Amino acid sequence: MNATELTPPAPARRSFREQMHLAREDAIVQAVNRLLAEKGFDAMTVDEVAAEVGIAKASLYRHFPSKEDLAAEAMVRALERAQAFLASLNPNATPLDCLKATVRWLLQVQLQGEMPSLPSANSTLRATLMTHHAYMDRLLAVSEQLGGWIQAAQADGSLDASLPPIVVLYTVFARACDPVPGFLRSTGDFSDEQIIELVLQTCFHGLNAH
Amino acid sequence: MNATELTPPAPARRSFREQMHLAREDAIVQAVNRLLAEKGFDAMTVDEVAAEVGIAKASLYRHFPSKEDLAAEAMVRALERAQAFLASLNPNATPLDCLKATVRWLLQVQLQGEMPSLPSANSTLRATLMTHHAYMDRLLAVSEQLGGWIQAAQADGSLDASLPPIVVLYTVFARACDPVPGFLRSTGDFSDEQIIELVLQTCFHGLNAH
DNA sequence: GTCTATAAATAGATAGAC
DNA sequence: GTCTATCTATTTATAGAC
Repeated sequence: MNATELTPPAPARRSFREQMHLAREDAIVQAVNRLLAEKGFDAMTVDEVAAEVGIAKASLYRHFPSKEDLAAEAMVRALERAQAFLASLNPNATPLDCLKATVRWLLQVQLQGEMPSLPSANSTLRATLMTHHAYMDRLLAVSEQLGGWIQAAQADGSLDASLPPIVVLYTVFARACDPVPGFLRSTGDFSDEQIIELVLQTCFHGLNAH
Repeated sequence: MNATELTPPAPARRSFREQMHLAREDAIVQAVNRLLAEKGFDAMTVDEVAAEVGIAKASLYRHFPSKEDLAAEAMVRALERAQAFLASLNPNATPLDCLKATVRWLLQVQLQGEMPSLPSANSTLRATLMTHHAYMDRLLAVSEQLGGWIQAAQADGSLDASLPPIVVLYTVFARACDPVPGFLRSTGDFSDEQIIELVLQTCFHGLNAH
């Protein structure tokens, strides 16, 4: 959400064809996002994506060169959603509150089945991601925003200052693929709101009595 | 580790053929265990398993009826290792210390690349597991052992008593597939021992200052 | 740009000789 | 029981007509 995006250059009206093209790509990425959240990269097939969008597989490959790029684009959108959320936070909130709000948001999106998750093992996928500039840029931006809050929260004494900031950052990120919310939901004993509060509690306060 | 296993019935000497059979099955399960830890169920192929064991794929299918059963057997062995570890703990240790030791052990095994992990999504795999009695029995036994410590630790005031025990149980289990240790290792900034202590810290004390 | 049709490779699983 | 060879289905990806 910067000035450039809010005030596009003069001849901004996109042609009808361009709009259709973007709308279709958006539908594709949404389908990929949902399938990545539901079954993960390895179990997701390109046929499923095409079927869900309602187009032929060959048409899909006109938009994206490979399954890996499809996943990368879904991650870019997810990071953009994250960036939009981070930007929407009250600038006067404490750094700790911003971090808690971020974790709460990650858990919400995950429970809604809209958090794409990629295997950290797959090497060809990692290669695609590492060279995908749009992805790397947004990942860096999100990391730096969170990193700033982490350091500020450690400085103001609200966050454990003995933890290396990178440990805190990864612990926050990991809530996006935490299996605990899903397990708790499958027991049927908790509402989504309760699950989120419980996981938030264990994340920031730990299991110990205090 | 019960008396039945320690004192087998009289004609206990297994035939040479039986021993070879068991040794081969053990080699198979070990290979599956390693591959499940390395790349997960979906990315693991039966061809890879056969190649790693050094036998033909058809021979492998003489031992196990399907890829799902292969994974289930690997999980059984992993649970047996867990049971053996739990049984080895000092009976005089506090419940909280037992839980911490368990988490430490889970992280160690995971960092050694010996913790098989299965997708919670795959439905055919879940069906196989749910009807696999050896698996379900051991899972229940481990859960009950940990559940006992959790309730005791909450009773003696060392564990947060406001958390439902199931939340604590799942939070402990989840350390077996926590991506944070792997991420921290990939930075190259920490030894495995440091990683384990840091994750233990965040697990039991949380991110907050205290 | 979208489609149908099809490659090319790989997956899980089995047949049948030894 | 192990092997080679093969089956059948599925997967990623492309060719080529419209």
